[in-house]
Amino acid sequence: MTSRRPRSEPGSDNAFGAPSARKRATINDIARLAGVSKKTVSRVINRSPFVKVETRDKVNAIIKELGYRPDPQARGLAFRRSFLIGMIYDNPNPQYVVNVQQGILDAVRDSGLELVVHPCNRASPGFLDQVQAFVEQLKLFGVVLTPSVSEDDDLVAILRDLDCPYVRVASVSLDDAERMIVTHDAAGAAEAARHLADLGHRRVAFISGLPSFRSSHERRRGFAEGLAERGLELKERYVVEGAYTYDSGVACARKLLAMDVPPTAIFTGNDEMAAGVYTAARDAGVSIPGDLSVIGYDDSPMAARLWPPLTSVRLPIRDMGRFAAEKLIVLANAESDTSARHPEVRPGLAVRESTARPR
Amino acid sequence: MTSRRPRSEPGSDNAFGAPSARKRATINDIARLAGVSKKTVSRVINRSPFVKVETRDKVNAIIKELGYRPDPQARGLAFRRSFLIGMIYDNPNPQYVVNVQQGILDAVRDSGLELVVHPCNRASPGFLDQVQAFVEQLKLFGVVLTPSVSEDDDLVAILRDLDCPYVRVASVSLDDAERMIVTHDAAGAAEAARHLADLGHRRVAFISGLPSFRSSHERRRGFAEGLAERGLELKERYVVEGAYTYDSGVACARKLLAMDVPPTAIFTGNDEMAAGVYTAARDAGVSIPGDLSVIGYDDSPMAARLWPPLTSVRLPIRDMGRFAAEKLIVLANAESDTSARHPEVRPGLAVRESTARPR
DNA sequence: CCCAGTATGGAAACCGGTGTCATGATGGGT
DNA sequence: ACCCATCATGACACCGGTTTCCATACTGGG
Repeated sequence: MTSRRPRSEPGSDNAFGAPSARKRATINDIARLAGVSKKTVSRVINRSPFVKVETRDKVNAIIKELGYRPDPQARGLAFRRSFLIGMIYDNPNPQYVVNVQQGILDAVRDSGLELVVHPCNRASPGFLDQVQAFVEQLKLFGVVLTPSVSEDDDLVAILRDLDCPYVRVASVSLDDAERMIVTHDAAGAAEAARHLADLGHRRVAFISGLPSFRSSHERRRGFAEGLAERGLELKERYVVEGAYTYDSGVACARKLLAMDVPPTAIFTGNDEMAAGVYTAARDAGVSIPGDLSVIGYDDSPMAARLWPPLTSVRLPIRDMGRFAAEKLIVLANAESDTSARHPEVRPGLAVRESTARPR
Repeated sequence: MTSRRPRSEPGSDNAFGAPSARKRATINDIARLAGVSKKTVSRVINRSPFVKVETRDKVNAIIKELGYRPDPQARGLAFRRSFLIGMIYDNPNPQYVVNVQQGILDAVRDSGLELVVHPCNRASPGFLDQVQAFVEQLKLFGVVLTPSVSEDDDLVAILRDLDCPYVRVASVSLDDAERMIVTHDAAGAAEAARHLADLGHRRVAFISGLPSFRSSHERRRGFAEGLAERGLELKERYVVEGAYTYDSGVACARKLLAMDVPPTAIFTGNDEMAAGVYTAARDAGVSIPGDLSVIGYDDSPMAARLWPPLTSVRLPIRDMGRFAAEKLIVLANAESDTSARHPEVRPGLAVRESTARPR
């Protein structure tokens, strides 16, 4: 033996193993059994109106009998488009991510669409190239973007360029209405503000998230507006910049609690930072809600487990995912049905025991 | 944002008489420009050894120059298999799900494989049919199963039948070693047991998860074994059956704390139930860790935010996902490389302030 | 220098669908 | 009765890859 190489080219000189054995019915089988051409079967599958009812029923009967389902890959190849929805996210909140995924899948149930996930990091080099490769390679049916990538205009420009339908989930409208799921963060923050004002708080503080997140500004703005509605003002000295992390929540709360005239209530940009406020308050001997009321944002599972249970702004995250996918389907089908419902996402306040009247 | 990419602008000079900037290059373009047949290009792509080095380099140069990437749909159609990995899960813990997803994607980075997620509900009618349709329809490259679906032998039988490679993540080995990521829940629970025993606890209790979850039994077994190592016994009366939920944690802890001789330490099947223990303890005026030590399982993000911070068994979840995908690739490629590393998942204990010596 | 044997490359079929266009059947208007 | 618009259907090329099968170039031994 001079060489270990087989003398003739083996069947699978590819990198991946052998395919499976059993055969599923194809469109040709259906056509043959129904006594029509494959094109007609294709028409039936795609609900073309140019098929006689009689023919359609016959074909459908055979399809049902054989349990035939068209091959998405072959269909996609011919359509120059896949039946995959991409979810691109960089949100560090697992609960958020999983619920949006669930919502998207709620919307596409039985439609033959599936969900491909693509976590990413906006700060990493080559981020845009990777996302472009992802979308272009898979010829995605459409893409759902969640914060904060949903705020990235360069990314959106790429999607436009690729002619890939997309829907953005964001705190405020950044695009055409049919491409947006707006979470109205300002409204949620305003509700928190009114709740505190109505309890009688006058000195209220805000711990913001990272300024690179649109939501940070929206929540601050809404909070200030909600206070203004009640004749109160969000004082500059009571606004501290956090980073959406627990540690930053601790640090910011320390600063606030160490002031000569500390606030009697703190609203934080998310629940993680609110948990940080709890820790700082405990360390400073400040009791919640006796000495300090706290409101978070997200109503994460943790909120109800903290002590005292945390009042927090709640979002219908799963619904948001569902709405996003529904809009995506409308976009991808180029349905110009402007009568389509435009369900609005409205944040609400989950009131728990971390808020009370000030002493 | 950061980098502006040189995507072919309308006016930019195109080195070649490149078709429209829109169209992506196909294998035919590569073949033509390289002066070879498409089959040769195909060989290069699939790393066939039957190509002259010279030819291969030339083809690769053109591929690189045009930024050509083969179309997964067309390739999949010919291969009778897609390049999608499915993740099937019914785990309600978002952190778990997201981290496994991340881990899988860590493993397939740059391999051209993508991840399709499929949450499901084992209790719903048609569950098996839906999963089968999912796998069969997409001709999945492979599937990763996490608890508790990973414990479903009917599901596994279907995957076998479909010749779909799969890897199961589970608390204990249920299959061939090359198809399993074992999380050794018993070992994690044993570590919790030893920790409590070493602190001096004698009356220790266990709140189990649902008996339909394998992990419930494993954690109980391991806990008992860990205690036995220290000459202690897990008394039947100190074992209560919960349901992996916060509410069940509260209820079970109430029962335990109301006993004539209550335990001085409680180990729970997950962190959610541990949070329930906190609530019950607070209601009963029992202080943690003064009167009661508590250990959870999962080390969820919440664990460190509770007060006192919860000692919990930690799993390298993201690594588990990565290992699973790596094994899947080995399986799918039918690599009989038995020398492949078999990294073991070992749970560890994140010791925090919820555990202390008993009074 | 001839020939067998092995590398290497190519034409054509194929994977399972869809698009384009032609054709036959139908039916209303004049 | 005839014409043309419309409906219903099919033949065939095509999407972008891989595989089958064969032709050719190259190699070394006798």
